[in-house]
Amino acid sequence: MREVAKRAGVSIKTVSRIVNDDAAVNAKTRAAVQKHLTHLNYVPNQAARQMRSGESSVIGLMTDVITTTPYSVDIVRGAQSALQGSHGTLLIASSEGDPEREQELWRMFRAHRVAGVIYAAMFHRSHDVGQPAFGESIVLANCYDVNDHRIGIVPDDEQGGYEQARYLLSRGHRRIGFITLLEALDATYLRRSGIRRAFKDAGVSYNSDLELPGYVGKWPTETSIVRDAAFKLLKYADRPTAIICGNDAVAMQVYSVAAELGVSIPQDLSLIGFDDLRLISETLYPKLTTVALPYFDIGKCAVEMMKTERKTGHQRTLVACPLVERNSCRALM
Amino acid sequence: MREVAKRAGVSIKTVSRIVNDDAAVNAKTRAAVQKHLTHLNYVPNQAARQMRSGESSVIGLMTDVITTTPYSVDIVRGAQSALQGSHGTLLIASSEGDPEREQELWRMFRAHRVAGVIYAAMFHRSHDVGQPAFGESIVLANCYDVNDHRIGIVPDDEQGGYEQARYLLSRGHRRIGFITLLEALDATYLRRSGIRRAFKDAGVSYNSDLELPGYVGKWPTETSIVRDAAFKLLKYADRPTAIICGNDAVAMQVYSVAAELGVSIPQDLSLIGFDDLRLISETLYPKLTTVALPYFDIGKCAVEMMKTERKTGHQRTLVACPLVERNSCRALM
DNA sequence: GACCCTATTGACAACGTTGTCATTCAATGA
DNA sequence: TCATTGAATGACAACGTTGTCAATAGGGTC
Repeated sequence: MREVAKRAGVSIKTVSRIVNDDAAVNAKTRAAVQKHLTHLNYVPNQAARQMRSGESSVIGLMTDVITTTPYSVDIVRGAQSALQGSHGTLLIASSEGDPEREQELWRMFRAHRVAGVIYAAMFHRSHDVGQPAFGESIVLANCYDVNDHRIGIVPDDEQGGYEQARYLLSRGHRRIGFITLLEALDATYLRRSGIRRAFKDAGVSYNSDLELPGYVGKWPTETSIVRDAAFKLLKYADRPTAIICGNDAVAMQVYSVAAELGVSIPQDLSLIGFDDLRLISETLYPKLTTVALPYFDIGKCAVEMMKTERKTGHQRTLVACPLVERNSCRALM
Repeated sequence: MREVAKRAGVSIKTVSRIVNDDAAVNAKTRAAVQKHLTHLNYVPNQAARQMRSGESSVIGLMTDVITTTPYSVDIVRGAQSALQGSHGTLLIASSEGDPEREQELWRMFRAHRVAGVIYAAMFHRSHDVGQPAFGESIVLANCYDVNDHRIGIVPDDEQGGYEQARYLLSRGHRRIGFITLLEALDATYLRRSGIRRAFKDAGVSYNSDLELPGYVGKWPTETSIVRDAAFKLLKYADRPTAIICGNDAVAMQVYSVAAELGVSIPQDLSLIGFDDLRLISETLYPKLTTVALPYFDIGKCAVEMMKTERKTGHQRTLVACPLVERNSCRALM
């Protein structure tokens, strides 16, 4: 900047004004300085700016073990997209589930004086942020504060479950199986509630004999018994015409069992998943109709909440889980 | 810091010395100041530090459309793990494949005076970084410079292909099918080379009639013909005893075809994949033996190369693709 | 001609940190 | 006793930017 000022024969401040589209600057001066700016390829120093203004354009993003559910990175993409244009950026780091490291990261974020922090979880759960001596705003993504003392953006699993059941019911299915996820997960509980509500709304009685657990044990060492459940359901004399799968991975396993038993999808059996992991839902044949986890929107929403926040009450914000229609469900007519 | 100095009754500089474990400071003074440091929860301002020293502890990470192959986020994790301890962090942003936005990001990285930039691609390919007027070091991850004028860290697909074939050959398979990926991809070419080399090394002649394309068209609008290929291979009178799959998604589709035809894995047919997308490889039944793409190591290596670089020649660094043995291959005895 | 107004520009300080150099003080050796 | 050393500490500048306020000049009004 100094260099530019020197070459253009103006003061450093005038250059600053031009860089910031500030106040009134003579058009001729502006043009002259501009030329040198582009010629020297000047880029303002964020560190200096921030020091001067005390404000930062950087938002911290802390994740836990994000790798487990691969598509949760979409939270990051969503956050980025919300930052577009506002020239903001993301400083990201992963705690890998280690509380000590998490403390370290809070310090790190403070050291960078980030404008706020988003804590993103890999699956819908509660989280205790604690009191990280951090003045800026904290928004939880894909998780919520144990005491709801902070803003949490979470998928509306209840509505998603409702969607699953409603879709099948509306297409004439009445005998509907359900293979659940691990009992301890929030998603399991919420989705089930949604499903039951859909049955009630449709005036169809819910047959809980057709609801089987897909996983047993304790997270994260649970074992899958999806195949057993699938075999059981598909071997009933009065076989269900459709199965609601706890998620896409469950659906994938049911596909395979169905193929082994010569049950064809969707002719003999309709399946609906949850999560919309494209890797699965678009690779299976036929492609899987499923309910999507709105990771992208969660990330986007988290950033937006951070911008607007201002302590507008500390509740959870639910993001809808849209149905993605593909080819695994048949209408019974 | 000023506040701490005031409270401890020392100069600002002394506090600085203590924070940086600098030179000689009287033990008593140190203890006294320390107390105030922790009490006020002091964290040094990175922006100021950086401005003073001109050095930054932040590395930029630019990705293209990272969402498509979900596990490529492991590059980010790897990069982070290499940064551990050195209190470095990642400033990340995604170009979403838009060259204009990419330019913008280079500016942004310059504005933050990052110590270097890692450009990470979602799949193994060449990339033209151009001349982004960026003084610091640039390392390509999962891609390489068109002219090899920059350091590129890429998976050793050739060796991975070799591994796939070697494994099956060593277990007695001789009649081995191969369903390839889209012809235009580097991975396709390299893996095929590796496979052929393995056959040669084993003294087995390579039967190219058993090699079928799994995809046709032009990326990224290709269409999958994996099922056709699988049906064809499995209906041969002299059916192959094993199939090498271009990647795990291909394997997944072959599983389903096999189930439909009553061909059981691994009794009647051995399958080996590529990529090790856990979502697939660990969910399929039986679990898929495959060759892993070392995303994590690529990210880690990229950061390490950046630290050591010093223009040690601009070639590609290959990272090995390890075999992950599970249950989809049978030994013929 | 004295006055004011506006448009344009520049001087200076400050943000929080650390490198450089100077200062103080006590202990050591001659 | 006095010069010399070394340990401990502080004053000050500088990094690149921008907010504040002052300065300059040209143009118009009375």
